[in-house]
Amino acid sequence: MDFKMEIAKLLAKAADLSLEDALSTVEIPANKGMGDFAFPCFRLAKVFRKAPPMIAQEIAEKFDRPEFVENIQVVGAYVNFFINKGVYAQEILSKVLDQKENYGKSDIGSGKTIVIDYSSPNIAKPFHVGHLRSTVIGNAIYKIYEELGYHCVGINHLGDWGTQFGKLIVAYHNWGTKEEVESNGIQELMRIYVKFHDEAEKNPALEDEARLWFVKMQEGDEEALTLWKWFYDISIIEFERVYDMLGVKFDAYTGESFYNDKMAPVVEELKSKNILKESEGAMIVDLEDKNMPPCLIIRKDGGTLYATRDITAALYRKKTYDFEKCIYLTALDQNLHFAQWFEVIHKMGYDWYKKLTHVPFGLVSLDSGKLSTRHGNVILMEDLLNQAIAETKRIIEEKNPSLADKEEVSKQVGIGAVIFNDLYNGRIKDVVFSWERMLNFDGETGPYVQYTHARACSILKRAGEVTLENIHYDMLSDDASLDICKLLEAYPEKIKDAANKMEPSVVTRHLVAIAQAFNKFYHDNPILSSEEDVRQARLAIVLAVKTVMKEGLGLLGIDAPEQM
RNA sequence: GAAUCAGUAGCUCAGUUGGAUAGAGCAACGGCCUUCUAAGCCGUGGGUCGGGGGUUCGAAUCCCUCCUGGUUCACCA
Repeated sequence: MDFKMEIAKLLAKAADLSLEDALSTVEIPANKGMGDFAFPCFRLAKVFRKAPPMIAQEIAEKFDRPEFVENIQVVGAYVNFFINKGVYAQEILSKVLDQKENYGKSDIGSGKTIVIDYSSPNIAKPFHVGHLRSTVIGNAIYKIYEELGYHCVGINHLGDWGTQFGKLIVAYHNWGTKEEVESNGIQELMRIYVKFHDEAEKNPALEDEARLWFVKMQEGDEEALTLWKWFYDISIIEFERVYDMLGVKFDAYTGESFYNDKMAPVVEELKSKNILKESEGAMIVDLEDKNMPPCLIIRKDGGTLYATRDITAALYRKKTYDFEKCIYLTALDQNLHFAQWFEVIHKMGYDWYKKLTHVPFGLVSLDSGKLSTRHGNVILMEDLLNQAIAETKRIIEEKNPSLADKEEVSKQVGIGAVIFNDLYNGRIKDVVFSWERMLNFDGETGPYVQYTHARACSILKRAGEVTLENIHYDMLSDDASLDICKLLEAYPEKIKDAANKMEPSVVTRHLVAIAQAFNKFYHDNPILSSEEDVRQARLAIVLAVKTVMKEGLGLLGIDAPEQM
């Protein structure tokens, strides 16, 4: 039963309103003392030509009170409804316990495909904290859409093509050795890349040489491509180590190089559709009518650009996946870039340009300034994760030294903390990386939610078999129990909300709210030592909370250990 | 200069399809472990919701305007 809907129906009758109006006006009061649902009557004043409190009074009198509504109070212009707690608890909890891990799932997306482009680091550069956001937000959005029945395609659009590989080849020829690269991997590639930039300042001819090597790559030169493939493979091995730790997977690793041979026809299409024009030696799509700077398609030296590859990739993805939506998770500073090339797709006459969605997030920086691989101002992802794991281990040694699976749990909690931290605030917020915040496991954090889940597991383990028949839900009349039920009821809506907004923090915050309510409940109510019918009813709450929290953490890509 | 995002407690942020006294966490201070995991719970202090106008019965939320900060603005991605 949908309580809000039921109340809205009866209100519509009592106040002679349309169901939509009634439904949109019914609200959940901020304060428990004001009931479980409320109906403000201000808006009806004009229609009824009466003072709102009088209208409230009349509606309350005419309202045909169903059994589940225990009490109705009129406070000023509000009609406040108090729900029978037992009926409410039964309705919500039995639903959760019946559907188990399927609670919150939906089929609204069935038959529809969502393409999500996320993570997308540059080859031959270390994976650092700057790549975390796109990776974990993308992963969470993937899982959230999947929960709603969508078919998702996760694409890692690797930065694996471009002049920087020409630079790397030149650098390798001048200052690199096979042995060093093989033993130190990306670190060594990074070292010679930085060296290249230092040297190029003194000797600009190196830049030309690098561009030449990139042209060779484009033309299929064997030596160039062999080196490129080698750098690529080394990078992927390191990236996958990080992805493994984060528990992130992709359906395709089609990076920029994948589109190398697919761009020419697209450029031809732009030409034939008369939207490509020459300007200052380059080929552009003019966007003055959209109040935007032009979108560069071909450089004056004939090279392709970021936008060229993105347009080509979009066409390819549309053809390959026929997506309902194609989501790009990148930093906010790329806003203009996406706005521009989405518009190019529009100008090409494809109305599915509306299905392209840039989902931006705020800038990550360090307290020592902007992230810069070249200047060494970075925190490597692996270092961060290892620190978080080490800190978790330290805490376990302190608080629960007899824990069985210390290594595994340290990983789950440490990495969970890092992911959770990133998914807790709205995407758009800029973040200044802070070790202190990252390694604080108190309060609204991943470990807090995981800990709450572990507590619930612990009780269930001690309780033995939990029978789900003939539960006396009317035993759950305390505020804490009711709060939990309200949060559990709202959970499926939160997932939809998170999907609509493409904002995992909606789920993250809801899980914290559930954890807070549960911890209060746990503190206030003895469970195992209670009388049989109370015990059983409370165990039902524990089981419901445990189930939802585990599933919810899973949506965020976070493990839920049973002990910690 | 233009575009864009942001501005809510000391700090980090929720709340922004308009609704009742603006909420959390961190930090500070004070309580609670012979009882189901204290990574917890309870309490105290802390606010011109950037400023000013406006719309409205009612504005952190909508409109206008100004201020501050971030980012982007032609051959990097």
